[in-house]
Amino acid sequence: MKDRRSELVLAAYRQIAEKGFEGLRTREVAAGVGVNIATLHYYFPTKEKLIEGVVEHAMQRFRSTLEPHGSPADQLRAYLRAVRRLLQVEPELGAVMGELALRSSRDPALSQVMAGMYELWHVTVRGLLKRAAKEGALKREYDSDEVAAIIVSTLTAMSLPTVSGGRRGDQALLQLERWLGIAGPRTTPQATD
Amino acid sequence: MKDRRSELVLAAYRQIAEKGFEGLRTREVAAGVGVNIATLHYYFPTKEKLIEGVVEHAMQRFRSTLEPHGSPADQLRAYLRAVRRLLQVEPELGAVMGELALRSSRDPALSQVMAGMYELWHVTVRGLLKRAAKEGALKREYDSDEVAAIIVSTLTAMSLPTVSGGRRGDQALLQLERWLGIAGPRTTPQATD
Amino acid sequence: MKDRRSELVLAAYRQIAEKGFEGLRTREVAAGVGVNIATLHYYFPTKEKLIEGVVEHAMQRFRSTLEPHGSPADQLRAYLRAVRRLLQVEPELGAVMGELALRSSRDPALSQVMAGMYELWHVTVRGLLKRAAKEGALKREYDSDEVAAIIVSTLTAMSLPTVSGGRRGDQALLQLERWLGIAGPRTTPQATD
Amino acid sequence: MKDRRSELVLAAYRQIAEKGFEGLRTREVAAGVGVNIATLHYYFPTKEKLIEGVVEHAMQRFRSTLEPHGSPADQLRAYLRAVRRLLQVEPELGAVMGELALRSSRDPALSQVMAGMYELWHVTVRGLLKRAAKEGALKREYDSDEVAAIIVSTLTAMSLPTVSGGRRGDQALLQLERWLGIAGPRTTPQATD
DNA sequence: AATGAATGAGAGTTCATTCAT
DNA sequence: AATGAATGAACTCTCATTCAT
Repeated sequence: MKDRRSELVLAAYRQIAEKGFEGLRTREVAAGVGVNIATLHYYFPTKEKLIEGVVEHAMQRFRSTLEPHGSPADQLRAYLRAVRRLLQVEPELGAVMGELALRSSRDPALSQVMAGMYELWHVTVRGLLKRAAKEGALKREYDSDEVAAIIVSTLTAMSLPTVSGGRRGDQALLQLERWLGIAGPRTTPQATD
Repeated sequence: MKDRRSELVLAAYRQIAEKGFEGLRTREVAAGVGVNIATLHYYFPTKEKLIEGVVEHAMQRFRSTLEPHGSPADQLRAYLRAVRRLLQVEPELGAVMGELALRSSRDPALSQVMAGMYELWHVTVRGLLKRAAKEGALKREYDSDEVAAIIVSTLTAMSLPTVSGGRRGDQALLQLERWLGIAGPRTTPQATD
Repeated sequence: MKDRRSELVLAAYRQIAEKGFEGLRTREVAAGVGVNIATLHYYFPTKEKLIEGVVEHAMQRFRSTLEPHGSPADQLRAYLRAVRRLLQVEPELGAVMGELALRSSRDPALSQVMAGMYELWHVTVRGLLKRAAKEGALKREYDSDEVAAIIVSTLTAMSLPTVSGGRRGDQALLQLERWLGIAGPRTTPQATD
Repeated sequence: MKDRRSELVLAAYRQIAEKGFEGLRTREVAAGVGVNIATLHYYFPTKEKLIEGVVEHAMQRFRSTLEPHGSPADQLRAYLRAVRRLLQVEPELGAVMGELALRSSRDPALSQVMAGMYELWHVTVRGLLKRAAKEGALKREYDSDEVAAIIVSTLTAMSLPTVSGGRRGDQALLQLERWLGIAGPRTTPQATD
C-alpha cells in the first residue's frame, strides 16, 4: 500500500466514493497523492486502466467483508451485524460498490466481475446458512438459495446512501434476524443520523 | 409529453438511464429531441436545472410504481410482482433511481427528495400490510415497520443491474413471499437475460 | 422620448454607460424597456443600428453641453463650471463619450462623427474666447486655437472616471481659470468622493 | 519577453489596443502567440487573470513613460514632448490606458491601480515643476498641484484617439508651454494623420 | 521515476438574429 | 406592433493524454 501505484488507486477510490464517477478527475487523483498528472499516466496509461485498478481494490476490500469473522455458534447473526457495521464505518466501500454496480450495466467486463463477486457473496452466505442448519442453530428449510438471496439483497440495499442513512436499514436487518430465528433479546436499534 | 420541455426531460432521463450522470451530455439530449443545443438552454438555463426536471419526472414515475394496483384480497403478493415486473419492463427507472440514490449523497436537496420518496414507499407498503392483516391474509405480527423495511429493501436491491440481471432477485422475492405466507403454488421463476 | 425607439436607445445608452460596450447586451436593453428581444429587432435590425441610435443620442446630449448657457459677462468662467457640473451630475454622458472615443479608432464612421463633434466644441469655445476678449474680460492673445484646444483637452480629461473621480480635475480647472485670468475669489474646491 | 506568459500578455495587450475589451478573444490571443487555447489556460486560469497580467504590463510600460528622461535644464519642455512623441509612436499604450480608465469604473481593484498610477504621474510632474522653479527656469508660483494637474490632464486627453488624431493635441501642448514660459521658438506643429 | 509544458476534442453556456404567429 | 420559440456561431473553460527532458 505504500508504492505509488497503490497510492494512486487508493486516491482514485476515495474520489469515486466522494464524487462518483461523474466527478472523478485524474488531476485531482494525482494531486491527492502529491504527484504530477504525468506521473499518474506513467503508472496508468489511461483513465480506464486506473479505474480497473480501483475495481480490483474495491473487490479485494469487499471480499474481506464477505468472510465470516465470528465464532462458530451464532456466527450468522454476528455476520449480518459485522457487514452492517463495516458499511457504516467505511461508507466509501458502499458508495464505490454502488457506483460500480451502476457502471456494470455499461461495461461488460465489469459486469462479469461484479456478477462473480455477488455470486461469491451468495455462496458464502449460503455456506453460512448450511453450517448454522447443521449445528441446529437454524431451521433446515432456511438452508437455501432463496434465503441467501434475500440476505444478500437486504445487505446490498443497505449500502445505498438513501437506505443506509436512515433507521430503515436497521429495521430490515432486525426483521431478517427474526425470520431466521437468530434475533437477540429486545434490541431497539437507533437510527444513526 | 408533447411539449418541448417534457421532451427534453424525457430525453435526458433516457440518457441518464443509459450512460449515467457520468455520460450525460446536454448536446446529446438536445439532439435526442432534434433541437439545437441553444433551444435546450432556452428551457433550462443550466444543466443542473435540466437534472432537476429529470428528478421530478423520475419521482412521478416512481410514485406510480408505488401505488397498489391489484385486487383487494391477495393484493400484497400482486404488489410485489407488479413492482418486480415494472422494473424489468422499464429498467430505465431502476437505473435512474440508482443514479439518483448515489448522487443524493452529494446533493442535499436531492437527498431530501429521495428520503421523502422512500418514506412514502415505506408507508405505502406498511399500509398494504395492515390491510392484509385486517383481512386475515397475513399474520398480525407482520404488520410492522420492520417487515415493511425488509420489503422495501429487497425491492430496492432488485433495481440495481447487478442483482436484477440474474435470478437472485426472483429468489429473494420468492422467499419474501414464503415468509409472508403469500407465496403462490410451485412457481419457478426464470432468469431473464 | 416616450416612443419605443427612443426608450430603447435610452436604455442602451444607460447600459453602455454602466457596463461599457464590452457589457452591452441587446436582451438586457430590451428587458430594461420591458419588451421582448424580438421587439427590439423590430425597431433596430441589428445591434449596430441600435448603437448608431445611441451615438445620435449621445451627440445630441453632448451638443447641449457645449452651448454656453450663462450670462454675457463672465460667461467663460460660467461655462467651465457648467460643463464640470454637468459631467458630475450626469456621469453617464462622460462614460459614453469615453466609450465612443475609444471605439472611434475602430469605426471610421463614428470617427468622423466624433471629430465633427470635437471640432464643433473647439469652435464653440473659441467663439466664447473671442467674445470675452472683445468685451475686455480676457487678454486678446488668449483668443486663439491653442487656448481653445487646451480648454477642450482639460474638460475632456475630466470626463474620464480616473481623473473625474479625484480632486485633480478641480485643480486643473482652477489653474485654467487662473491663467485665463477669470478665477473667482478664494475657492477651495473639494474633492467629490 | 521570451517566456510564454509574457508573450501571451503582450498579445492580449495588443488585442485590447486594437479591438478593445469588447473585442478581446482568448482564442485570438493564443493564436497570436501560436499556441493552443488550452496552453493559454495553462498559464492563466481565467480570462480575468490574463487581463490582470495586461494591467501589470500596461502599468509598467506607462511608468516608464512618466520618468523624465531629458537633461536638467529645459527638462520640463523635453518631458512634455517626450510623452507626446511616445503616445504617437506607441499608440497602443494610449488605447490600452483609455480602455483601462473606462473599465476602472466597474472594477474596484483596477480603479485603485489606476488611481495610484495617476497619482504617481501627478507627483512626478510636480517634482519636475519644483526642480524647474528652483533652477529659475519656471516662475515659482507654477510649482503647485494645480499646474501639475492641468499638465497631466492635457497629456491624458492626448492619449484618446479623438484628440490625439488631430492637430488639437499639439495646439493644447503648445499653449501649455507658453503659459509655463518654456515654449521654444516659432514652431508650427503639423497635424499627423 | 518524474515533470512542466503543451494539446485536441469537447464541455456547458451565451448571444445576436430569425420567423411564424 | 409584438412575441415565444428556435438557431448558428462562437465563447470561455476543462480534461485526458502526450512528449521532451
